[in-house]
Amino acid sequence: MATLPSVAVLKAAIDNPRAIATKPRARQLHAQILKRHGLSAASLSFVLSVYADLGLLRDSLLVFRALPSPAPPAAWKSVIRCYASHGLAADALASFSTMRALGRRPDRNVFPSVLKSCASLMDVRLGEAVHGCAVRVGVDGDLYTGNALMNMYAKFRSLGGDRDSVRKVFDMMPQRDVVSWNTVIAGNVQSGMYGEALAMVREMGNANLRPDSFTLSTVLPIFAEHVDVRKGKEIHGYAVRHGFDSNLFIGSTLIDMYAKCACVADSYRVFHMLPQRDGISWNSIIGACSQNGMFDEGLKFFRLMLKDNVKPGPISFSSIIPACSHLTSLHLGKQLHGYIIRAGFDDNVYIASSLIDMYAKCGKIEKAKWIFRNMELHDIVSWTAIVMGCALHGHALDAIALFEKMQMEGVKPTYVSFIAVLTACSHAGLVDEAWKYFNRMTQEFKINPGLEHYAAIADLLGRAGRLEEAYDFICRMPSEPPSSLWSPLMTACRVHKNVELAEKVAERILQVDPESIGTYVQMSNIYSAARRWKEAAKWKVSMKERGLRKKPACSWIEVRNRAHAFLSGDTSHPYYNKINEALEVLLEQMEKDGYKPNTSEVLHDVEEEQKKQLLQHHSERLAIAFGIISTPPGTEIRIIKNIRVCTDCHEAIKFISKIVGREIIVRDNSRFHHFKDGKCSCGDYW
DNA sequence: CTAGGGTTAG
Repeated sequence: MATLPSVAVLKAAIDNPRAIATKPRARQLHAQILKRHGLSAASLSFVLSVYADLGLLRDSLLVFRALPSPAPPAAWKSVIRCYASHGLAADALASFSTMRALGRRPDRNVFPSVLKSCASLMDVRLGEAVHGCAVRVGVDGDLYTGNALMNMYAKFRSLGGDRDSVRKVFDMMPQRDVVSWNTVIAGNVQSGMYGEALAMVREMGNANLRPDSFTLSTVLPIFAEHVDVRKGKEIHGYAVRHGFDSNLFIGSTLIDMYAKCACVADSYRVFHMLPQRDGISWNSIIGACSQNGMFDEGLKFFRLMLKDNVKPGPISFSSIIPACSHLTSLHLGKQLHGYIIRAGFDDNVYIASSLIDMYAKCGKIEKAKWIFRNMELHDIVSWTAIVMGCALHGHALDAIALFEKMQMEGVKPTYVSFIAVLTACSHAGLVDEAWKYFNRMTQEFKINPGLEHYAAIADLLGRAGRLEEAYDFICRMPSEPPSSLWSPLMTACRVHKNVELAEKVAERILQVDPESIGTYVQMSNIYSAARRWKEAAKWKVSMKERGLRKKPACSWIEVRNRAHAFLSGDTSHPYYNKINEALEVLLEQMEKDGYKPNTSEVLHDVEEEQKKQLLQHHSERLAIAFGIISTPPGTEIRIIKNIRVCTDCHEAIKFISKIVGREIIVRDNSRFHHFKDGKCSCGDYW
């Protein structure tokens, strides 16, 4: 009779991955052993361990079922490990309990995978029971078992379990290795105990253990969160010195850390240094761009990832969709949405929230609402995204109703979600509602109001014409108000024609931001409107003296998947002649309908006829005229403008919408205006 | 037995 290959020989063959670590080789071995030794428990058990080590679940189970019951402990161990490594925690645990029911004594090799399964199911009671079992069997001093125990208790901590269990296990372990330390450190990071975590990194040196790649990638996110590039760079240096900088895990944490510290250039450097990249490296660099407002660059990396044959996963999409929102690229957003649906990622909350935001920002509020309604679970971010979307489109009552419904469904409002409701109130002139929410935020929810909340209230008071109140409110802020808070009030002063307050506001703005071009322009316009030409001229002159030049307003429109941009008074577009013709025809109609150009707010030093021409060539009108002549009748026209639509254009677009019988959607810096049948969704509320 | 990347912000 042929002899069984010695266990040592076979083990050596297995440990050498080039020799055996393939499915066909395992099958070959399986056949050989069966041929020579038949179906003995020992030989089957050995074959099983080979399959299990290769992670071949199906083959492992086939062999296991061929074993006479009760199977030997080694066979149980193999099956349980194989289940656990496939994420089949429930099956792993079921096997473990069957094994014990059949009177098989578990050895130290089973406990790590069993404990891991308890951890992944977050089954505290079972985990503790298994711990007890390990103690009774006398293997709780085993290194791997101890490490698995600490890992499990660290995961349980998020359920509010015993905070000291990890430490207790750690202290009682007869020996510890790097994994032990890394596990405790990771546990501390997960629980937000950053100080503890870093202290332990230093302490492990005393135990003669050097931090390895696991330690570094665990600890780096701390500096990302604390925005501490100096410490992050130290770790980076350590990684380079130890040759860890080509490690993909370290690479992605470094890219992310630098991005969160606003050092995207360093993120780039790390990314380009990587010897190879996986999906996560790509996601990190895409996220780095997105998070720092470099949306075009983010899209560039996304395309490079596809070119590199790396399949984008859910995280890739949730990082890149915001780029479409900010670039208001509906075309691209829709394409990505299509991909998301085909890949089956549309049930992911992160992706759904970013899609809601994207559609809302691209003018498709109904589509945003549709996505929201069709989500199975709403988290705080998706609620906030839809409330903000409604706010942006002036659907204030919807926004408030949703905000209330959110709380009825047990979701607690946050800092950001209060910005969203307050914005909704602000865009609809709901002063009392806004105060109610502002007070509830501070008193009931103990949220410290930030700049954005102050901005919403100040903007609202200004729009409502309660200018003095707004001024006092801003002055009462606990910190020095930045110019971004004063600017909307300046606009409000112009709209509500309060020259004196405008002067005071201008002074405050120029204190913090002497280069504020907008302030000079607005002041000049405000005085013009009040027919105080001298002062108007004075502001213009002092602007010139400072070498400040007004930046032209810009509007753009997507037609057949291409963006067309128009500057005020721009004649360079290839279709300029046609656009101008269309505008003239429109103007004739508009005036017949009763439109009177309101030239009071601008440029007193030009002829009346010329003023009309200038108004008629404001960027949004050029874009709209282009939209009318280049898209099918009846379809909506969507325009994005980089500053607020002027009062006269607002009036004019109402006429245009009626004359051409089309819905015209204009988004300015702060909100959408839907013009239809001669009316605007904002109800002319400024 | 231990490790990396994500959504909302007038």
